[in-house]
Amino acid sequence: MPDSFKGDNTDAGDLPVTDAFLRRYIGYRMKRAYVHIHSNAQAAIETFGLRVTTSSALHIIVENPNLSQSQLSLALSIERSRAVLLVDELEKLGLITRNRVPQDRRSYALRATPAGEALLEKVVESLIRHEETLLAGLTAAEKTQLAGLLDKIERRAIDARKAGA
Amino acid sequence: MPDSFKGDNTDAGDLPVTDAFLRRYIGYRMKRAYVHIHSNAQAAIETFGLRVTTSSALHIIVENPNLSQSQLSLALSIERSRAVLLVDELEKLGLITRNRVPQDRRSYALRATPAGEALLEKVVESLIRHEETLLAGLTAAEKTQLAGLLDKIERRAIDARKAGA
DNA sequence: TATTGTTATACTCTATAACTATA
DNA sequence: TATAGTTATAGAGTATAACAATA
Repeated sequence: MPDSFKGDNTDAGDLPVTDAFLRRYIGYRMKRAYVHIHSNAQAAIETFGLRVTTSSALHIIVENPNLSQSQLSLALSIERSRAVLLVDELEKLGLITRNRVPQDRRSYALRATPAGEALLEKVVESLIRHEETLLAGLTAAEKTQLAGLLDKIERRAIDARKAGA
Repeated sequence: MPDSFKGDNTDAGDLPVTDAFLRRYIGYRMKRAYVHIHSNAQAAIETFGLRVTTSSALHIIVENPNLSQSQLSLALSIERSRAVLLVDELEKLGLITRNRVPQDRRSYALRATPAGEALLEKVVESLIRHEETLLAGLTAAEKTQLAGLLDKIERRAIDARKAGA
């Protein structure tokens, strides 16, 4: 525990409340930044009747035509049971289709419909614009730096988990 | 939509599934990095019978003795109704106490017990060690940079919301 | 036996509204 | 009337286990 402890402040009534202890963790700062990034993206996406999660699934399906639900789960690091619901939703919206695979009748080949591809185009445009606005305080170099640092954290975490397992 | 579209891949069967479309968003990369940071912190904290959220509340309460539940909510950017449950949990564990305030009998003054302060010391130590390990791939300069960029994003988002409201 | 998709359950976090007791 | 705390409810995300169909 740091020795910057305040004494027993019996009258903290309306003193400003600080979070310096928590600011020592990068994770805390990332959570606080991410909350804003997420709600910013959510706002952009819900204009089109989707949420961040369903939009992400649509991104992956458009990019990887004929992938299976298991592959979708892996790509998004979600459970297969969760993928079922996301695919259900996108299918009901007419944005993707589930297609039986003759070679392996257990799995589906997921494909976006023309409507799905068209909608994704609009979503992408809106998302990029929204993120550019939100991150307008960062230079291009800073954004590249940030992306690189985040990737490095993710890669190292994955490697560490593999080594541990 | 980028023109890097793949053709109709009728046999995507076991091709690697990519997420390049999503990697264009800093938010996506941040989410992926944060998932690991969060579970790393969770693992450190649950050794002591807490979760990330309750641990955060304990941090704030130890740092700001006699704060109210409303102040706690503000500090953590959570709803007051959520703070009730976190405080309930910490109180049941004997880590903090709710104390009536004579000047305003509506509110409580939250204070950590000696047990709460002692436990937080151990939690902090473990959290710092865990985060250092997870972020061992980053130099000290990179960590400082990352923290600064995250703060900048948060501050700008808050300012933008204020300006918009 | 193992895998794909599915259903069901439970837990956490979030968001909202309504209520009480105080002010 | 406004605020502090509380209760209740609903939605979203996550984690887990079990099951049917297929491999």
